Amino acid sequence: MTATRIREVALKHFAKNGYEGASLADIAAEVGIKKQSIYTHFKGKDELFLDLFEKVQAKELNFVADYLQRHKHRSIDQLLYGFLIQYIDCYEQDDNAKFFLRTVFFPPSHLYEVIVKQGYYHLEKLETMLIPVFDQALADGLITPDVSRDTGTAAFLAVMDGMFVELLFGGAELSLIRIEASWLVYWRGIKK
Amino acid sequence: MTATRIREVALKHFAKNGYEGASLADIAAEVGIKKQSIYTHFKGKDELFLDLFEKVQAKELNFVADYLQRHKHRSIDQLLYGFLIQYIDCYEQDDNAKFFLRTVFFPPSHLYEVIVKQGYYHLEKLETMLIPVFDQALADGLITPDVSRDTGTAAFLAVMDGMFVELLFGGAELSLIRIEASWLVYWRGIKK
DNA sequence: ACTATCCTTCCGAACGTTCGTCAGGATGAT
DNA sequence: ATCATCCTGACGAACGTTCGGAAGGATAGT
Repeated sequence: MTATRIREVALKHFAKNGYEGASLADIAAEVGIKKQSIYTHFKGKDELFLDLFEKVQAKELNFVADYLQRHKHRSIDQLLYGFLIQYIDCYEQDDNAKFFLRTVFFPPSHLYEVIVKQGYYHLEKLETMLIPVFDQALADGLITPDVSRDTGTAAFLAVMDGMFVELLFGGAELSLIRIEASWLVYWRGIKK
Repeated sequence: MTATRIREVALKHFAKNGYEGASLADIAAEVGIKKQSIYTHFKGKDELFLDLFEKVQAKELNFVADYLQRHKHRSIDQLLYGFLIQYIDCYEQDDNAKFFLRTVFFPPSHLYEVIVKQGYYHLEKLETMLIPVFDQALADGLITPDVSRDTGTAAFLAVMDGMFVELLFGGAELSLIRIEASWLVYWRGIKK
């Protein structure tokens, strides 16, 4: 299917060069077609971009949900730390996270409203998934009551953001060092 | 001076729309001149962009250095927490941080090498300035010896990154909430 | 089996617009 | 008279987009 090929290549280009920096001509060239042919599969640049954004966001949320479901038996420290590590491993290879973060942080101005709205939805979903984990850990007495579930969740999301930044900027190796440090301090900060 | 006016406006446009998304015509229009007149003051778009990048980076480093110098008498917790808070206040008014972060995380491809190199230099400088703070605090017995100076520094830089992300995405209000949470956990994690 | 029809996919050519850039001239202050 | 500054005008290149038509496969009618 040519449409999926276009999607693959476009994701790469959008992740690397952003919306304005990516050109349909370049994308088409790498697919092996002319840029006009893209219009057979998509109404235009915006539709292609938003189609990708939608799919990638769903993928990101699924990744988190799947992980939490698969490892829900783990203790909270193993669960959260493992999550960070797995994220680094998983998102070194493909451009999903890079595209998503770039789009959410710096959306093309004419799509600002749509994307920021989705960004908040994303954040909300993440919180919704994480809060029960902290509730459970608090109930089990694994983390200190001095840190509320909301505080623990917010701080963990901040740790995640720090990891994203390092992934974007320094790559997987540097991220790992930074995450080790962040996690050590974070866990000391919330454990009983 | 027109050159500084151009710089001001260009900074705003680059921060908001990125290198590719910002056009010299728009910048000139807001300054109140024609786009060709920019060439009286700058060789071209790249020179303008890199000139800004250079100045902004110096400003960012000066901000940190100044703050640490001015408040070196403070205890480490007041010093670091105050730094985070001040950054949020400062960030709102000008586009320096936004431009800098956007450029460092997602540089225009044809300037990739220059900018990434400067990015690493920036990180290195930040570490160099923070490590003595942790050394002192360790010597004073204010933070636990279980967290090395390198770990404490790395984790604090991660807290900063988390703050940047939130500043970019959610604005100052959300950042404040996130920072409160991050700092509470962080300080619990490193204090004696 | 043959033909006519339709649909999908792709491309050549061109559209209008915007981009960054360059050359040359007008203006005004020193 | 020199100089800096800003202008008009124009340049080629790239952008996203549209249109018309060519090629091929599948389908239906005879």
